[in-house]
Amino acid sequence: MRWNQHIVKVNNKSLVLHTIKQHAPLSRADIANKLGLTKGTVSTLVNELLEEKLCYETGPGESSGGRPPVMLLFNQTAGYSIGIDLGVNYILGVLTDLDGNIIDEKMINFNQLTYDETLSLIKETIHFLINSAPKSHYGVIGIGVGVPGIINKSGDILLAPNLGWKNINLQREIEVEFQLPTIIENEANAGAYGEKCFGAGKEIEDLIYISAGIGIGVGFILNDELYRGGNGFSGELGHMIIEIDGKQCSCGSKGCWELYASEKSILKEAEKYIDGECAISEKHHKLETLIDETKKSEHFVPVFEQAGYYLGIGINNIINTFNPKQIIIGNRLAMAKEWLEDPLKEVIENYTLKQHQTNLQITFAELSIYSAALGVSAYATENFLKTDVLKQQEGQN
Amino acid sequence: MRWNQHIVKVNNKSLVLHTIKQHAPLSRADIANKLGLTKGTVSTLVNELLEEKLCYETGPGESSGGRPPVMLLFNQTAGYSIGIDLGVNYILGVLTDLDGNIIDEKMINFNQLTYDETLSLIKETIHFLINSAPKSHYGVIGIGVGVPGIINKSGDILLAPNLGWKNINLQREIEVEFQLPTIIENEANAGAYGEKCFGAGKEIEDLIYISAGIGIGVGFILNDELYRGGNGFSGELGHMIIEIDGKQCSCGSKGCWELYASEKSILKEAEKYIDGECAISEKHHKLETLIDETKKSEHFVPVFEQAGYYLGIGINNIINTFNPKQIIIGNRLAMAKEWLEDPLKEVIENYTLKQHQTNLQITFAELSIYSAALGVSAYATENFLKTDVLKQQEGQN
DNA sequence: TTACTTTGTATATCGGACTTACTAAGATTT
DNA sequence: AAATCTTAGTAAGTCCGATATACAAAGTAA
Repeated sequence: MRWNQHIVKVNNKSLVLHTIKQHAPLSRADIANKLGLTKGTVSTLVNELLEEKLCYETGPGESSGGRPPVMLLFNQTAGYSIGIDLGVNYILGVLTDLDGNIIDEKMINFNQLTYDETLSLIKETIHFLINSAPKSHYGVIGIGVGVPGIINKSGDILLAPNLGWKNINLQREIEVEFQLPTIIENEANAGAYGEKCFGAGKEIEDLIYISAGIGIGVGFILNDELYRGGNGFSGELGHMIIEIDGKQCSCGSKGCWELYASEKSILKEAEKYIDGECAISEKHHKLETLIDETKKSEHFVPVFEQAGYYLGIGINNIINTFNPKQIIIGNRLAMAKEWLEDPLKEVIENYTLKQHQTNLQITFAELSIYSAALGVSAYATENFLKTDVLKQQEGQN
Repeated sequence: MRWNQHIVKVNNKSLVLHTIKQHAPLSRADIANKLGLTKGTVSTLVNELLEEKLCYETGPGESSGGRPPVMLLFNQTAGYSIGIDLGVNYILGVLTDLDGNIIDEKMINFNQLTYDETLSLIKETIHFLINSAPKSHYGVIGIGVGVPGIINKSGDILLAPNLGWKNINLQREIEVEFQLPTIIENEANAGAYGEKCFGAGKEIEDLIYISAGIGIGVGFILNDELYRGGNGFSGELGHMIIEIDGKQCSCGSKGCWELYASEKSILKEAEKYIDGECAISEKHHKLETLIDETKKSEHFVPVFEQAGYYLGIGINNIINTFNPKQIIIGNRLAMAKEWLEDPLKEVIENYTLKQHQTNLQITFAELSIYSAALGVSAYATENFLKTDVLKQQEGQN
């Protein structure tokens, strides 16, 4: 709201820290140059960051004709962050350093659990990861959880249909247990943030992440920031109508996108293709086995190609709406990239406005199954760095 | 990028000015309270604004038990702004004061003009409005133009299909002629901004404006700011596919929304309804006559109701994507609110995710045909106030 | 009349970026 | 090898704008 010197300092300090984090190794002079601050200002801010152990000096760098610079590095082991990706039938937990490098991870598969059972599995995962964290100045600095559902701004899970959850405050539950700042985020948003920070979307301002799993969710990064809708949730794009009077959806509507282009729809279509010649049957209910099978014989290729086509239809609509620089297709369907990619791109080429196709990249997730977990972990880290800088500041006043 | 006291001052001054603009009449003490600044700081900033003629003191206000306050008012007649809405077959120009009140206006209808002819009509309109501006301290402070097409960040019109324009730098053309800062903006964005500032969308953070005319465009206000896509344009949502393998569109795609729910589609459908009983024929090619006719007899009501249904389908997709607080339907189809509203809202009620329906308002444009013109005019004003405050500041250093 | 409130200004203080001058430590030139 | 030039980083003082404090102005309440 209002502005004063305090805000100036906090922001400049944050700028300096992020510059070190992104462009390390570099000298104080480099920072001053890059940000337009004076050498003196940078010096005092860097010295504070040194005291706070958020960066450290390494040996002298190469001289460029004068006194050699003292190079600075971001101290990514000043603390560790935990990211949990809660899927419909799995929990993936990662422990990362402040730079997002995975230190340890834990994957649990399950089927049809109650809320209490799921919650205790989550807690178990977090306990495991906390115990595996190396000694560090700040220890574990926060927890992020990605959930396939609608989350509001205060961290309540309003609805997670595929989990069967409704109005649950997972954040408080975890914060009470572990006494650590916790962030709950929609899984598609988390994936978008993950790819933005570490994956296919580095240095892109506007990107859109399509989380194609059991359902379809979409995460938006607009102007380098995660977009959230009016009530604090958006991107339930799986229920975009792509065919008037189409198939009946469980959401009450008809012709929803995710009835044509999700994991669910692929498994359903695959059943139709099972005939005498093919020896497999019930186990198609797993996407993984279907993919394995398709790598051996081409029997199910048309199923994937059709899904790719419908994915393209929905993505066309998204491009015409947002005109993003990049579209990233992630979550479980990214495993079938091999057969989805060509039909999908064909649809875009034929249907999408030509103006929107210039400078547009369509890629599959680089982080594979880690997009969401790394995303929430990075989110927790970001939150720590922001509030930490602030706290130090308040302490001095 | 970097932060310093200068930025602090500029921003605080801008905050004070906007507070006066919005909440006038109010005292220095009120401003200090509202913004959290000290009385002293507000005093100096207000005194500068007084010197710059951007606000002025009026008589004493009512005492609340102590010394009576000196009330401040925004000086909306310190200058005037021009907004031009360029349609496919009309030009609407408005001259407004700094508060967006219309002082004078000019409407020109035409049919199928070349670019040069259109340009000279635009210039004529602007000349007329400049001449009709009252004497003021700053005079005419800027020009805004809304165009039905794709605009990039530097004001080039990349494509305006319904005008038949391509790669045109209208901004330079106007700036050279009038020596005034000029802004070119997409017509749907302009409408969104207009409704946000003066119409149905006041004090709403996230709103979406549907410009339903010959085609369909969409403007987004997200977090109180106009959203623009990666290449500087977005919202060509008329070409969202709502029916797979649907009608062939001139854009090369099939099943595009605007084939089902635009002015064009309504006029086409209406032709089918012309039979022996009905005495009208060719003149249906004007939406206005069709509406007049429908007010008399119910003959064409089903045509509008069908369009309302399809409008609803597309709007459903938009809501599921953005979860906005408000949807505003504007441009020419807003004239047919009477018959569109019910079928449209029925679709939303039946199809849209329930979570997204809470706190959602769907309304028709309050400013009727003025949305876009007022929007760009306000945009030009906003631009002036920002740069003016900056300039004054730089002058002092 | 006296005490109390609220508005707005004046003055001094404080914090943080900026300016300028300096030291440090190497490269380049003579 | 000595002198000069370059670049990195520090130190002291200045400047600017918000803040804190005191106070004058102009009313109300008792």
